Amino acid sequence: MGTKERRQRELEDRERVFLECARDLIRDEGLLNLQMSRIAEKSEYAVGTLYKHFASKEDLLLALTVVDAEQHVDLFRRAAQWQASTRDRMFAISVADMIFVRRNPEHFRLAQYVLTEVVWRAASAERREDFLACSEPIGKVVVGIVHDAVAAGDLELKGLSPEEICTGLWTLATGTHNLVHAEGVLDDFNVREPYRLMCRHTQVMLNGYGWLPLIDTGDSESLDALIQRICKEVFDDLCN
Amino acid sequence: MGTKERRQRELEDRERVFLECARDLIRDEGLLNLQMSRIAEKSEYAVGTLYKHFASKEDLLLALTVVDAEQHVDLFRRAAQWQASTRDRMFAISVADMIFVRRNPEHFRLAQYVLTEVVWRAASAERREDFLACSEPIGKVVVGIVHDAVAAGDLELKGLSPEEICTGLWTLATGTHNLVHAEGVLDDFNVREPYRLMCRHTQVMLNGYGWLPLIDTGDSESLDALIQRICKEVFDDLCN
DNA sequence: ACAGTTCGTGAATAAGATTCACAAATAAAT
DNA sequence: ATTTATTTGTGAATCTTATTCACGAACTGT
Repeated sequence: MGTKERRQRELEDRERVFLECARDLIRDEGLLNLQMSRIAEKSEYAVGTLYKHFASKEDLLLALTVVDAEQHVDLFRRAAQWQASTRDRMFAISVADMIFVRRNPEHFRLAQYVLTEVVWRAASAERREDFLACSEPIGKVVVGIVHDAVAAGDLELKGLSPEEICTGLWTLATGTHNLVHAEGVLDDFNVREPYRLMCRHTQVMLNGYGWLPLIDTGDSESLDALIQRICKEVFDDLCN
Repeated sequence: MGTKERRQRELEDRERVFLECARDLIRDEGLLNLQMSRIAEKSEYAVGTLYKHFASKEDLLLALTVVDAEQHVDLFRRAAQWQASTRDRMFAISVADMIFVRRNPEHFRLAQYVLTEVVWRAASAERREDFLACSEPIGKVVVGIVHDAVAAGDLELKGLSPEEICTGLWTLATGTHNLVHAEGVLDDFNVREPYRLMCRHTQVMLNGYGWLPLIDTGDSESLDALIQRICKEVFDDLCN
């Protein structure tokens, strides 16, 4: 009797509907104006039903973030599995991030809010674990590349752990996402293409680590060529 | 007739009282549980009076951030004015950040929340300008060091603007603050002293830029010695 | 002492998130 | 097929807080 399974499936479908409606509302009216009652209205369910799925508004927002994170992990996996030098594979992670942002321009705005203490604490413990669990592979994948690099002799750890090396690149990315969403800040600084700049900084950092083969960080044509190549070879279906 | 001036002063004093009470409440009960009525109660004024000073709760939080930011700028200025090589001065900025965090452990948790679209938009336009105005010198000071470095022949821009170079170091700092406040993330990564790690990454990045004199990023004793020296020579009154 | 003005107050209002008693739908038992 | 039990969905009512604003108190200048 598959009736239980069907119920389960219907439940998941409905959850997806709720999340999509929420996403649409955020896109159209802003995170600031998101109301639980409007989500219920738009999805044609009662408010109570919405609360059967999400412990609180914040819980729903975190759930939304989890959906994105799954896609994010997927892009990182592809970058890591690319057949190329360890340095290029690590760089491909930055490109993956850039592509992810292009496809989910609102993600980090949401994530920034959701990872705030206030919101994070207001989500359910279960959902928080979901998030951590689905983000974990991101770290794993990137640390894996560092290990490969050490094994291949492309990189010396110099007293740092692979995780610590990753942290440097990670903060570069996180920081960029932050600044991009901080009103007016980057404009004042005349930064036109923040993610391209992030890529350049990633290369600077990789050089700083002594990650072989070293490149000329001033050669922006090669940089663009490499980005293009990664788009073609790794993310062909995702680049226009 | 200094009566107008006295009023003005009393007003400012009261504002300071409100902000201090708010800070205490946040420290003791968490940002999540901060209530305007509690701030009024604690400061022994009426809620209405509180609203004479702050357009909204978010506005008050931003005001709190502004107070911190003033201190932050001050530390950066001291780092920039230090009589040392351009590279060491730039590195001293990271140390300034580290010291700032030690003295204001809650600042970036608050800032992270406040700079969120939702909260930022809910603060008054005036306060937002205050914030931008008082943060501006931070950028100025750091860009100044880059200019000095170029003038001194310690650094080649290689097609980047001084602002863009600063952005790299800035994202490193911002990203670090973020990760520090993201629950559980750094623990899983086994990062014990995130700000010391940030310093190491700053040095890696400076090497990556080719900022002279290059150093051996693996030599953590020299790193600690330099940090100590900066504490002594620049921030003597602030380091225990 | 008096009229005019500014300031502080906190009860009243408003906006929304969240709950929960009940109704409808479904499943199980006879 | 009918009855009983269980699960699910509902939305009006509740609760929590931020925010307002009509009023009286305090102050200013005459």
